[in-house]
Amino acid sequence: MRYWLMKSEPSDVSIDDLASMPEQTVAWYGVRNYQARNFMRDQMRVGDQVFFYHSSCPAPGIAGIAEVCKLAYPDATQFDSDSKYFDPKATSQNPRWFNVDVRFVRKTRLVGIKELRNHPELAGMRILQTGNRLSITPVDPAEWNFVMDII
DNA sequence: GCCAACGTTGGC
DNA sequence: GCCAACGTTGGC
Repeated sequence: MRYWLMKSEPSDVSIDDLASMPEQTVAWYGVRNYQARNFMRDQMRVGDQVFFYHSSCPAPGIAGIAEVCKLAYPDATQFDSDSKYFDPKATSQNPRWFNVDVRFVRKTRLVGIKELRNHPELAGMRILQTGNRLSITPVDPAEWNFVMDII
């Protein structure tokens, strides 16, 4: 079982939105970065644990816990010409983008990025590196456990 | 709104 | 396959 951190803009899907979805589950559609796609397609397994991170918002930080509940499958929005995630180069025979489904586990207190930065134990987290723009990053078990202890 | 960092695109 | 231009991300 692996640990991940997944960013979402709360104006798009917040942790509260996730909690009120049918089955408390959402498809993690719209990822258009190959590295992030590869994490979902090649490495994520059902049961993997996820920090749900609010980004691009007044209070960025970890807002809750989720888990992977469905293996990666083709992202439907790549085929939808009305979607902003439409990709004309993708075909159903040869899909380019994939997503997993993620299920709500619980809300946590908001652990802000500033607080995360204050812990030397977490200095290696991808999310804290300058210029990091990956929306999905692996989390070391030690880092995961450390955060769980201060949450 | 600014801007640093970085990924992608496309001409050559 | 290089690399400049461009677009996007995301904290501040």
